[in-house]
Amino acid sequence: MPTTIRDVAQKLNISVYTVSRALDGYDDVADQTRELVIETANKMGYVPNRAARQLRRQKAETIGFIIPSISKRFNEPFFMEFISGMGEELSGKNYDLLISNVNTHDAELNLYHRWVNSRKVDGFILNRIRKHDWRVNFLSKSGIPFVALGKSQDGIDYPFVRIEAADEYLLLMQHVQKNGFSQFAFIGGPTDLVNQIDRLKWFRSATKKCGIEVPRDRIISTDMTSMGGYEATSALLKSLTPPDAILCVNDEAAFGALHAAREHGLTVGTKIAVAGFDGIQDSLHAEPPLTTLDIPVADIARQLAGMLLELLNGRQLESREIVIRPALVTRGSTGG
Amino acid sequence: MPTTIRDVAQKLNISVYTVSRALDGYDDVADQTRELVIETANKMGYVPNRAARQLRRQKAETIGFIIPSISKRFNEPFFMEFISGMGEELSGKNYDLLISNVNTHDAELNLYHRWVNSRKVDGFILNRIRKHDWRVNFLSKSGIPFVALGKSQDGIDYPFVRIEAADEYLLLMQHVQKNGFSQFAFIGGPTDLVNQIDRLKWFRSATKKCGIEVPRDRIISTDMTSMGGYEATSALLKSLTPPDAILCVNDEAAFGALHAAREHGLTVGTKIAVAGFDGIQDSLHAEPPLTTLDIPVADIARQLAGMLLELLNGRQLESREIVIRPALVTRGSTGG
DNA sequence: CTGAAAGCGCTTACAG
DNA sequence: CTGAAAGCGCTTACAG
Repeated sequence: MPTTIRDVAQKLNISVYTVSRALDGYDDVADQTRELVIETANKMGYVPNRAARQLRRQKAETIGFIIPSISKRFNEPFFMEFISGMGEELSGKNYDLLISNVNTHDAELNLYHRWVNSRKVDGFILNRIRKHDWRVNFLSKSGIPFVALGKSQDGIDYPFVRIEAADEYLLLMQHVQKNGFSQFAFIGGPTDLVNQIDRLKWFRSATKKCGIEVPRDRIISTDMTSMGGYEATSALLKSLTPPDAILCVNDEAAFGALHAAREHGLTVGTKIAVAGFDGIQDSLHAEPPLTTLDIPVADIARQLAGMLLELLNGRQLESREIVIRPALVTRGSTGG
Repeated sequence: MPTTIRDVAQKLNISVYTVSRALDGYDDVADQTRELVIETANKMGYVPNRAARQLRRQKAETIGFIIPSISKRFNEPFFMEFISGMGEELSGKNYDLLISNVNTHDAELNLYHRWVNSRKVDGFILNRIRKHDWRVNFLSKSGIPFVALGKSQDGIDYPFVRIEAADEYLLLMQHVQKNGFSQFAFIGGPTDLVNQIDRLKWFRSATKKCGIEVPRDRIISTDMTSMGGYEATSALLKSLTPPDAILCVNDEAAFGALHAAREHGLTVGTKIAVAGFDGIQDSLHAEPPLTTLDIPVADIARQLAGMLLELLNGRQLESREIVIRPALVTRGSTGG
């Protein structure tokens, strides 16, 4: 049996109350007593029972993250970097991170419901926000705090981080154009994803500014996996008027695009340009190294976790909206 | 305030006990009553408070996984697939998965200690086992159940999955040899890692059987990241007698090796062969696609989670040792 | 088959 | 500055 607060109290012949207050650092305990308590507790290996504290305080000191069921094969490095960032921030503040993944929409719904109603977690961090997102609506209705990467259009006010890349997208396109490519295509994600909506918007506005025409069938929706990018690119390259510049909604899709282009015997960077978005680590080791709009994924996750903790502790947020701008990283895949 | 068991009981004018027993499916409640209880509870959105149940039952219904601090940048797809597998199995059984990552050894030690002593989790799943592994010793001493991918040599008995690939490594080497490569090198991981020890052993035994000599300086220890593989390969290729067949301890390191080889102007698959280990998804999209020994990572994680749940429920394990054999997947990186 | 009551290990208003 | 006691929301031996 692990040590309880009573064991510590008995050992020192003082009340449980005093031990509790001393360990929590309140100043209504004599300094001498406090030091003695802390020392003894450490020596005895006492750690408060989480369930008991949680039940009493009505707080779980745990944050939930459910990997969206959209991500079929969710081994995408993006999520790993995201989780890494959240985990770092939370464990530094003695909060835990509860993670789960689900394969179906129903299971996802069910899990949110369970975690909320069983008070397993104090708050949620969301990702891959959709234009209309039931998670946002559900959590808001449940009155449980949450933050997200991306703002849904449900008219619900919540703290979020968003990415603003209109200018950088223009830079990217000018760079690709300057290297001699002109027939652009956009390999996107599911059409109701905020990421997709934003990135396609930036793509379109950049084409307009560059005086580029993009036929409708050069804008494709995929599942944002490398396989999706591969298939979309294969299809594009088989058309009568294939593109020579493929901009992808994320790096994963771009990896698939690189693969498909090579398979068609095209030297990437010379005969065709490919670019991604996110700047995940492996983009550097692609062949050729992938041009991308680099966002600090782990850092964004860290900031989101930080915002949520502020919220949970009832502190005023400095800002309920944080804007991140990506950095254009030009590499071999667009001609260097 | 969320619905409690008392709310349900009051609504039906029956005792809390009956509600509790009915929901847990015991047969000391009349069928009619049980059905009524279940229906009402659902309608009211009742989910048992986890903290209360946990405190009473002295179980957390939560499994812990701490990403080893060895993994500097832990965005490795391997972990994502591993987490995915555990998560699937556990959430199907209504268990939760608590995940954390730490950057230093001290923080890791501290986290294990906290989770054990605060009863945050009922058991652990371990990964990246070392020859002598303090986690194995600590958990065993604490009396908390755990399972692992890999067996440490601490003389402690615990259920585990291990990989056996002596035969497959021989097949790999013969395949590479047949394609005209003969100057082998091995890019490994930290020397006390069980993975590294095993894989190097298989490498050595295969070289012996194939009658291949490998000079000492062709066996390199890295941190198993793509950067590590890149640097090791760059160094090897600059030597006076560069190798023409690089076998890597994992796919990540192999990605770096591919990159380095290309940078040296070597056509991989023709001038030099590269192979990995693990068979992560992206190995297919490497350039050229990577030859690898494919292990079903998510499936192994699922099995480990299943073993741990059996253990926690006091059931006898069918087997305390599960052996997995990888499948040799030959692709372009070794000449097809 | 059902109920009233104890207790899991904490935290915290209320007295002193 | 310290103590005795209540209560968070469950589960479960003990009666009936």
